[in-house]
Amino acid sequence: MEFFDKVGKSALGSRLRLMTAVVTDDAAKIYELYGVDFVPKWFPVFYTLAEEREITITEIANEIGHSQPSVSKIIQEMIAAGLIEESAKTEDKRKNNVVLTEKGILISKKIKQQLEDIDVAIEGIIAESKHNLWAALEEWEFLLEQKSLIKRVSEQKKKRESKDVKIVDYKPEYQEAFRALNVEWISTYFEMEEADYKALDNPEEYILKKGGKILVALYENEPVGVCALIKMNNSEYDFEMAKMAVSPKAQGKSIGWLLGKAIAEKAKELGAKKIYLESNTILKPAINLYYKLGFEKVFGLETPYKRCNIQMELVL
Amino acid sequence: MEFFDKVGKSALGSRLRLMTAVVTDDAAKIYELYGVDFVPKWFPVFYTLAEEREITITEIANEIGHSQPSVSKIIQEMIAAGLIEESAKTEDKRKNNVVLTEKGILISKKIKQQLEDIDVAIEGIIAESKHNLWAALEEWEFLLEQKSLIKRVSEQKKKRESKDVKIVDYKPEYQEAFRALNVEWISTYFEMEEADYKALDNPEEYILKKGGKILVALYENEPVGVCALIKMNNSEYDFEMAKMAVSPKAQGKSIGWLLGKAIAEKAKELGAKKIYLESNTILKPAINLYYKLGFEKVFGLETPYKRCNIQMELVL
DNA sequence: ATTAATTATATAACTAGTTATGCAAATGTA
DNA sequence: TACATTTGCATAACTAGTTATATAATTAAT
Repeated sequence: MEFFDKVGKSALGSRLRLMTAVVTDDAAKIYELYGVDFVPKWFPVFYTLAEEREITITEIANEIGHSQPSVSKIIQEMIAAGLIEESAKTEDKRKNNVVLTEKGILISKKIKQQLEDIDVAIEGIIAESKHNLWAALEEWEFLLEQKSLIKRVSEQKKKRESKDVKIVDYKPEYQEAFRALNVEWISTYFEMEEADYKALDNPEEYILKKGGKILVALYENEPVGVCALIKMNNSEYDFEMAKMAVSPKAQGKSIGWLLGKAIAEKAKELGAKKIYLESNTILKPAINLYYKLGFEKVFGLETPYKRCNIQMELVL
Repeated sequence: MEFFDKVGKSALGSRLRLMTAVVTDDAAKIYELYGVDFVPKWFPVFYTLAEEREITITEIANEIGHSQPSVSKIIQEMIAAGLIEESAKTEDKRKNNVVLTEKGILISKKIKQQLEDIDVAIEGIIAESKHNLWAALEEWEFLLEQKSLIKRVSEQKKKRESKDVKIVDYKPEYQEAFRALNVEWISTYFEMEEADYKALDNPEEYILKKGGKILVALYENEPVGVCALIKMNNSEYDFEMAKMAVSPKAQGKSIGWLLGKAIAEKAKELGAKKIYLESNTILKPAINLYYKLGFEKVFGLETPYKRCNIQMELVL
């Protein structure tokens, strides 16, 4: 299939589907070849029954990796075909235990040789090929169990996008974004306070002129995240990290992390030994981020903000 | 999936189906993650259109390995979603050429980054694993194209069963089978003749006592094939191979081949240089077998049989 | 120039699975 | 002991494909 060479690995699903169709189509013909009156889709259920003697529908479904309704339907078909029967002698009346009939046992014997032939044929293909499909499927089952494809793709997305994020110094043109991004989250969770308006309306005067810093995260040249380093007086800390905000539209790009790291770096450059922050525990993702950045809880400082119920510090 | 360890390679179809489901389920989530309003099953069609600019439904189906009705339905859905449109400017009015709309082109650009991320994620899994699933699928596509699974299984069946066939010397207890197997095919295609009755009713006298041989093929201890080596007098040949018959129930076990080989071997043992046979060209499988055994056409000998329209010899 | 065969597509009916849901039996809990 | 929750199964409705078939347009053949 030339198509797959062009399209790349993202068509893996399609490629698998086609191979599945090729293999299962031939499976039907194989039963015919051996003169067995049997439908391929019955096989996993039938095999389990032949092994286990007596088992419930839900147990079968779990064993073979089908949904319960799928097994339910297959069981009904096989009962109609006379291969299995309900065994009734269970106490739990919800359960529908099934066993092979005489005819079923006969077919299971008849089928044995066929399965061996198929096994040999497939082993033959594996021997002819450089890459072992059977072993590869086993490995993939394990690896995707460990970490699903969607998880892996989303990690790759994050990694790539965070490369496209630039952290730059504040410029007057970013004042609007600095204000809007902060107002957005503050007014969602709390109420805007006096101290907020001062800093957000006039960052030059209230933050920069006092010796603080503001960093802006740009994605595709748009400001999508901001964070300030505010000079503290009469305190064991030189700076407070505050007014961190990331646009919800730009989530999943590790922008908070990148801003936090950059702010800590900047504080170090400015000679700080420790930085301080205030937050609220209802902001769970934020608190998580602070822990990841290395902040730890502290107690007892005074704060002008009502919304503060947790205080943290980062030793640089 | 423990099930697959127990059940063996014959469950390859089931295993493939499960892996396909795992991968395609995540594919849907991936489109969601990237905020693209897109159904995974559209992808192969969409990709082809994005590459080829303008192409008919049947061409797409062939390219991506789907059936034409499948593509037909997908096209309809994508038209409804506004991603593609009919391009009308074809002369052949049967054809329904389709192209991407503006919106489609936009999405194709949007999707590009996503495909790259998936590619990287899958490459990551491949790098983590010892057995390359992608490469294995490619190899299997090639190998099954060369020789299908059903062909391989049927060859294995034949091989195994021919091992269970024993070629033994004639004993009086096989007279009935010798007669019945021959009467079956002769009376199906021709009419029994005088010479047939003589040899079949009294093989001891008409074949063995005159220095001929009869071999019997046993499968599960039942006589399922017979073949005679008849002494010829006043001829360049020492023996004629005749009365070869195989039960239709025992077909596909190479019994004709095994009998023919054994008869030739026996003739050699008896000092013959060439053996001769008579047949009729309407018996195509038989003629094919004779060629495979090394017989070649000859002309001009006299024969007592009306049904003979081809004569052959094998140089030993 | 007809007629027959082929081609391109659409539609219907089927297949082998899925998820969602409802019901009855069994189990847990106050 | 009564009520809520959980479990096991069946059924309905859906999905992503298939094969079979009908129809119209085109091409080939007499």
